[in-house]
Amino acid sequence: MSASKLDPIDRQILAELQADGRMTNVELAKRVGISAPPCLRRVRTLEEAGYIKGYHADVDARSLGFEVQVFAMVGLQSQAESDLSAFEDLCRNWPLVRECHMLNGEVDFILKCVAPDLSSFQSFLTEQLTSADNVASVKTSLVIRMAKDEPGVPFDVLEERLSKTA
Amino acid sequence: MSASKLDPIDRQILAELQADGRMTNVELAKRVGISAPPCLRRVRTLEEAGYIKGYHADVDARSLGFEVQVFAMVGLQSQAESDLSAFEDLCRNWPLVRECHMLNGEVDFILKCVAPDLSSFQSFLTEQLTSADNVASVKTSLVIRMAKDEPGVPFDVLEERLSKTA
DNA sequence: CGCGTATGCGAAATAATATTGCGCCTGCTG
DNA sequence: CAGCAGGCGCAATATTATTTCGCATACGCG
Repeated sequence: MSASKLDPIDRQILAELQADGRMTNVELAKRVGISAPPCLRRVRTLEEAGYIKGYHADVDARSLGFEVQVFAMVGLQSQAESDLSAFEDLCRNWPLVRECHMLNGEVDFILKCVAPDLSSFQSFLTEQLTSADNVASVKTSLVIRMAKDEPGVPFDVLEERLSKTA
Repeated sequence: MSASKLDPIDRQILAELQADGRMTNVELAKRVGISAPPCLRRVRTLEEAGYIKGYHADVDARSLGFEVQVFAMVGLQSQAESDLSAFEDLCRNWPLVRECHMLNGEVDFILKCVAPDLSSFQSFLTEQLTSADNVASVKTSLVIRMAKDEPGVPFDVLEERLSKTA
């Protein structure tokens, strides 16, 4: 389950599909320098091995009326494992919460949330999040603007790293 | 440029492609209840109108040796627009920084970073981020575990909203 | 060395999908 | 109620995906 199991062609496939997930297999094969059938086999293998977890269209939230994005820092009263996972379950069921990460340090969780407008976020915040069981403190920050948003892996860093090892 | 320009079929297309960006057009057409050609036309239109910004394979960072994910809260000395965008340019050029959001409140920016291991993140932190021009303070939090990670738009919320308006 | 064996490639054939062209229906609008 | 615009589906064609096969290379082992 490590990058070392992959050859340069596999890594290039991952990089290309990360950049354009709808690329046709023939185009992909052309770019990585092999013919279509083995290319498709490699893609399937990468999918099955879990290197590729899925494919998603990147939908513009703002166009759809989700004008507001907020980060929420959440502290809990109890950090017992059962309480942590109870909170995580809550997050999974809140559609406005898109990401939930458990952190070290003072804050227990950071949530990335979206909402149509401020008032609907406010009501989520007060009626759901702050008043949820075991939640001790919530600090929120509105996203003013998004300067960079490139989910995924920096393949240039990866290649650099591997070339040093070799 | 609003959700109201879209009919229910368009929104369902967006939802389906957000869930599975590699779905074939015939499968998509079947799901949304129209035939393939108009379905494809709608997808193209949605792409050109910017509702769909792109397609990406979701690559598993951990499998590729990026074990560490960190949120960094950055405060700057000057919040003049030129200084803000200078910092954003820096972030865009740092491959370990995957997201950079400008916030309201005390902290100016939040960065989502990845790294192969703690020590390489530490060297990035000390040699690049903390020592960058105009950076006043950096507080970092390691991600212990990721409970939810569903980038995109909650279409169930959207539909609920639209049904109330109608 | 020399022989299986495994792995991965590519060519060719076939199946599925994407894409184009076109005529039909529907709902306005004058 | 004719004419027009928009959107659909059908049918034909072009691309692409997928399977099947045979060949080459590399490796382990007698």
